[in-house]
Amino acid sequence: MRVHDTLTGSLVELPPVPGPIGMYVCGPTVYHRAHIGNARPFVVFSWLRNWLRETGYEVTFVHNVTDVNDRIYEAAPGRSAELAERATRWYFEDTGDLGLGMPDEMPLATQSMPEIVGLIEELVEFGHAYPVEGDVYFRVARFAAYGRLSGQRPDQVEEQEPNALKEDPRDFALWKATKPGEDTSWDSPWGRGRPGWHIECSAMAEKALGAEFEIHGGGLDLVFPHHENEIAQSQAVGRPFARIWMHNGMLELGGDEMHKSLGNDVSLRNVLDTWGREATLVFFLAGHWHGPIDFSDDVMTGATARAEGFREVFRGQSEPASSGAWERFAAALDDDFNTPAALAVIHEWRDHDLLRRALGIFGLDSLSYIDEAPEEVVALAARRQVARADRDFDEADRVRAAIEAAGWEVRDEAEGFRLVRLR
RNA sequence: GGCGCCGUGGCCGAGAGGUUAGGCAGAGGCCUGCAAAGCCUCGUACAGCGGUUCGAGUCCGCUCGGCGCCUCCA
Repeated sequence: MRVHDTLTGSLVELPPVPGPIGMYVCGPTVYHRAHIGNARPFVVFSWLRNWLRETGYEVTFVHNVTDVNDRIYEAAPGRSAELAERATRWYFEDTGDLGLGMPDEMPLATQSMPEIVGLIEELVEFGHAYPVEGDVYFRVARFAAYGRLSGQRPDQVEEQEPNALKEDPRDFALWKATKPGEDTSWDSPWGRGRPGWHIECSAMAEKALGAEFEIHGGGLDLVFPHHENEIAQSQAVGRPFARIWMHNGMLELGGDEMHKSLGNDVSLRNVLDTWGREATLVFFLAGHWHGPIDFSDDVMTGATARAEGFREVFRGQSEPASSGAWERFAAALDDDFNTPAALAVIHEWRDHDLLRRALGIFGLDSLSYIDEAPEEVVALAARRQVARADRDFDEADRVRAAIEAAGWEVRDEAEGFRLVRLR
């Protein structure tokens, strides 16, 4: 299998089965309820984990939560801990409702302080970082490979707000002295404070996966500075860190109207409540993980119809797939995890077992569950059969309307009828 | 100003030098008491302009457009 790697800008081959493959995927900074875009990395990398396991890899999927950060302090002055805890719970709930299971580990920054402080100490010790008035900054100039991931040249990076404490405007904070109004802080050799934005990931990734691991993932917006800085922090003190960098594309919202309402309308919670988890997953499946995707009502309507199309296959007779069917499906996924191409392959399938297995990788085996109509609806359908036999079609149509009012569609078949739940 | 992702038919979306992607929507047909489902048929599209080539969505250059990042966003 090969995947697109940001570092080299090309497709790189994964090690042979069974790996092992350590996969660290940046999770949310918890200061609000996740929106549908935040769900993309969770979905993409959960699926990737499933597929890698399906093909025989030993995978450890680590997905962190950054629960201490400037944004959280700003969003809830004096009560950041409370907000972080609540938003973390939301994230667990909302991503949990996607039905893709949990990552193997979901470390919290606030519970990784010894590792964070230890890593900073090491950076200071080797001259890659310097403490100033309770802050500690990373010395960018000392790390020669800085900018390799993002293609940023240090001298071209936009001028920063002047910060008298920094030796160089490009330096970034590893540790920040606690400020008035901040309700959380931890002890450190530099005094009470809390970690800067990037260091927590370097520390948590190493704690969970070791100094070297296979895949680091996250949104494309994290390439710079977040991931660039993670590499600098870890490699400056000799950790090889991640071999492959996978960045999922951004989710875009069509029309300006949606832009304005960026908020509850497009919260993952709301999307799940409005469209259901299956359509939401099909929506993500229909776009290549690496490219941008547009979120809109039209697209979700299409995804709903597509999900229903699969359900329809399971209502029919299973027919054996042609030889090589699974191989074609696997080939699509093995080539940069091309889910739209894989989706096209399985659309041709009428083989229930094979289709269920393929959909299962994406958490969509539920599409194979056929709903059974309640007794009273079955009774109505039976009554309609009698009316039809008597050629009383007015009555038959009336009963059908009643069945539809109850949320079911009746289909006449060669012998008898079939009831299909309306969605 | 710099760095990066992307631009395919009504819509979504694969493909990366030469033979049908696929889905959704739509039209016609078969079937049906009427339907639904299913099946059959129907769309020559690759932002624009140059160039390379026997041949270009596919390679090169430029332009236009969307999106992301530039040290508090997945």
